[in-house]
Amino acid sequence: MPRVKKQQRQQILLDQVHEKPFLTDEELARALQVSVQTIRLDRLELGIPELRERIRRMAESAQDKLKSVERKEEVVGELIDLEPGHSGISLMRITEDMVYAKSQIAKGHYMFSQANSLASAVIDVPMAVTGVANVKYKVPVHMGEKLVAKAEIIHVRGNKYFVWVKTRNDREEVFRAKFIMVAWEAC
Amino acid sequence: MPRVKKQQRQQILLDQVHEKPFLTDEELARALQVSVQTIRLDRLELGIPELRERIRRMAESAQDKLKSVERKEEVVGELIDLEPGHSGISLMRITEDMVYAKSQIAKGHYMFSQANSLASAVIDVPMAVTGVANVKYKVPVHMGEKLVAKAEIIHVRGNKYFVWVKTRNDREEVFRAKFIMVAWEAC
DNA sequence: ATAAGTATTAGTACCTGCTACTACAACCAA
DNA sequence: TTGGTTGTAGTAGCAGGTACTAATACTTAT
Repeated sequence: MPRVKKQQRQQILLDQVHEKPFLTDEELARALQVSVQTIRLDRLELGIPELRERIRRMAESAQDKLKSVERKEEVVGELIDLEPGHSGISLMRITEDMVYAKSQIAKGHYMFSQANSLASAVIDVPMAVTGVANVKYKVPVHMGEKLVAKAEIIHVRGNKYFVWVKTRNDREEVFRAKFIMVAWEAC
Repeated sequence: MPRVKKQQRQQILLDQVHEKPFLTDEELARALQVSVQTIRLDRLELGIPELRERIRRMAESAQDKLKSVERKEEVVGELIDLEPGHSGISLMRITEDMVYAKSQIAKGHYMFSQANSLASAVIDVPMAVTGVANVKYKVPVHMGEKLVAKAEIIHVRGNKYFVWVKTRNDREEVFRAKFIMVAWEAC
């Protein structure tokens, strides 16, 4: 890499640090063919923190994000009322990562996931799998909306449970689903 | 916190470091009411690296995990063939975090999500939302299985696209879905 | 009770990756 | 030529350690 003007160098520095945050000043100095002091001055001007600080911040923010992801994986939505074997209510807020970037409309499978995991929660058996789902999306759901899903078992035949789930935002019904859940014997 | 025996102290140390990895030796020493040297000896015995090393490892692993999560969020499954406006094939491997811990059977909404995002990929429009879904789970899917979903547009009426998705593992059909996707005008 | 062994504390030299500062040289532009 | 920008060099000091030596306190076995 040849030596370049200050402005250009600082731009490269920004890029480098953004791409590989684990580089020390010494390594950066070698990469940009300048002295360590120059790198330090550049960092000072650009407000780039030192290596350890960069790593610390990454670790912190990444930890937070991971935690929220883990929470999300478990049960989709928050169970706020449950009468096992009868009915249940779950609440879910549409966050940024659930919508299409362009349209800000929620991806369909989040509503499905909320309804499906609620359905498997209300039927009062140790294990169950989904057999059939009949789903209707009535109106598009946008970022920031709070969805309340209500599930009700309407019929049981043998090991099959017929569950209806209706999901509303604060104004209207946005989604409805009919599931047939199959209770599963431990092998 | 009162002083305790070595064994117990080391157990507490492990817990503390696990819970709050950002504690320095000095802070740990204060918390456990022993000298900094004792903490260092304990860390040595237990193979706990120093603060900076702990943070570095967190940052690294968290970054990797976040990347894989992000990849997962985008499109569920891997698009391996796509004829826009006509058909498409997607592949998904069932991993540990997709199954119920007890039964090792995949949660239904992963198959749904794969099918749904494939369906929205095959219809060749800038934006689309799911209108109706009709889903049948034929056999339970277990951890480690590779699922191949094939989608086909069978009918178009106005801005409504009728898409069938059939999903197989290496032996049989495990899932099938019929979607009505609605093309969405930019507002 | 006393010796042997374990657990703990104290202190020193050294390391990395810096910050903060001073001093000075090189360049380029008016 | 003069002056401002730009780049280098070097020093002192810091955090959070490692690695090591030495000394003290506490237990336990005999």
